[in-house]
Amino acid sequence: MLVAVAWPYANGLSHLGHIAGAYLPADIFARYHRIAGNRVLMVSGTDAHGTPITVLADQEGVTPAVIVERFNPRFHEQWDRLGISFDLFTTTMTDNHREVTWEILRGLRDNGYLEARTTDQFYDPVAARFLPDRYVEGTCPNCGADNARGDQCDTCGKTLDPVDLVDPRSKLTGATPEQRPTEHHFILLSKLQEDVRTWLEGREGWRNHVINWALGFVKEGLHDRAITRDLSWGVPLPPDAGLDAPNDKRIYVWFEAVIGYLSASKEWAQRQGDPEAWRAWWEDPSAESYYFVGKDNIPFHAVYWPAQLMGSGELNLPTNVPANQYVTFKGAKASKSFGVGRAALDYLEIFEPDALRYGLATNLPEYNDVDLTDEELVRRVNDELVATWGNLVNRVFAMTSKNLGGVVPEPGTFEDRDRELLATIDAHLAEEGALLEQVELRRALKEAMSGAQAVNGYLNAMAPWKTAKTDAERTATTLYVALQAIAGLTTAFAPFVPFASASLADWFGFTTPLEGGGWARREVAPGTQLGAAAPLFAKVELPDNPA
RNA sequence: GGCGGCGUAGCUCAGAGGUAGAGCAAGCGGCUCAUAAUCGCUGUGUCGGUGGUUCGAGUCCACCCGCCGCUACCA
Repeated sequence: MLVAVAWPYANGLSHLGHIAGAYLPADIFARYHRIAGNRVLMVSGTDAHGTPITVLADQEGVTPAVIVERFNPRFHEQWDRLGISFDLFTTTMTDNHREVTWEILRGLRDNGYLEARTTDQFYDPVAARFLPDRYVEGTCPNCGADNARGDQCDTCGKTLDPVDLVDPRSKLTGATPEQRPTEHHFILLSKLQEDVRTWLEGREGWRNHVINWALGFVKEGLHDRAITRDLSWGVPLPPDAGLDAPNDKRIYVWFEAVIGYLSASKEWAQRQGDPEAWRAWWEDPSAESYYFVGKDNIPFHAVYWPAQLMGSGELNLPTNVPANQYVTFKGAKASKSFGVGRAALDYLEIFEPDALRYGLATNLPEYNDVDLTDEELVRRVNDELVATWGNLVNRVFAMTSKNLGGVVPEPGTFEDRDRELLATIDAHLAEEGALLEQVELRRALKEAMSGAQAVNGYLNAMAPWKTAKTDAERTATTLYVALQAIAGLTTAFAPFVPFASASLADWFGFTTPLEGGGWARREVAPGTQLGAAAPLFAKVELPDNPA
């Protein structure tokens, strides 16, 4: 089970939208499969070569590598604190990534899917370099605005080709750019188009917006696309590239970044001391791969990356690309809200990690854009997570402590209601597991919460605080059953709120980890001394007057 | 402009041809073990609009309105 997660640019940490859109769903999915006993490899890293990094580096007067090296440790801290459990989070700046990129490139070339072509590109004679489209400005041929960029006019929104600009000028120096011929490798997507289309048409279980968009895109016809460009920052060309002036060119970031999933898998294998271990995820036909990305990334993961894989060799194609829509924040518009431009880590000053994860998980943008407010996050945490699940654990542990000295009792004879509750928990677990496999994470979480409600209902019906005065065996049986139910829900909640489930597993005295333990209710043996329980989650209070 | 997604209860969302659903919020009641927690009951809707197909349409078709995204050298 390969869990591939979109590569963030190395120029800043993640906002809640990124977390909810990709990292949290990927982590929930990965944690589920680890518990279920599947071999999971969850990888990502920072994208070192995107334009935003060079922009930031230029602003600070440092090299792009400095930016990447600054942010990568901070990403690691961010994942640790949020409980995002990567097996490897690397960067695209490694020697390994360069080698793997070259392998893919050579595979495409050897199979006849690569071609060198010469095109005219704008060149800044003062800066002595070729200009990316967005470094060219000029008058829009469509609406006449004089500040159009080479790739798009912000005034009228039209997509442009820089050569169509009237009075073009270089954004770097203001010089009038001239067109010069330059030679680049193109990937012949036109030759791969029918294979990609056939493959896409055979996909099952993909989200509507993903498969429809990808198929529509391919049916319009794929254009051959340059995979190199005239830049000094990026993955260099292989020595056998066969282009003129190879030292002035780099591999295009769109082509190289997605290869990171493969290079990260290989890097992970090397670090494990078993350099061939990556093959289990990329060559075994029974291995599955899921790519967690935002909807803006659909073309690169559902169309181009499969084309690159098909054209270069025999590696596994994506099993699914469960792309999410976007999360937006009403708070971002209302300046008083806590949500204004805050990074995910800022939220951890107010929310414990599990609480933030829960609030986001109940609002994942799986099918629609979701507009969140801080109040909605707080409501989810306080009214659902704390009130229903956290309080359930606390009330049962407290009763067990008070009446039974904190020891799991020997149950008496089961009644129907006892059997029914445990059957209900098992059913919710099974349904949740099925939903998790389909990447229906919101609905899966609802199953877990329904389980907690069922236990609360059971307790109200059995009223162990009353029977404690009259019937010790009945009380023991009720608490025994409730504890077994909670043990089952510990697993059910584990992918979503891993910190709390780890605490619970500890309180129950589980001797083996939840991971690999199987997606099932675990029995807690009578006589077990329970750990001292404290409330699992604290209620959240928004600051009255956030800065 | 073209393409795709979405528009269902106050809020967040399920439902995809056969008497409109869940959670939260609201109202009423029960309980008092528990983090003023919990459990039960109740109400709630021109299912974005218009027209059509059908015995029957949130559900299929056409057109329209609104929001979001993509439109190919940022990934």
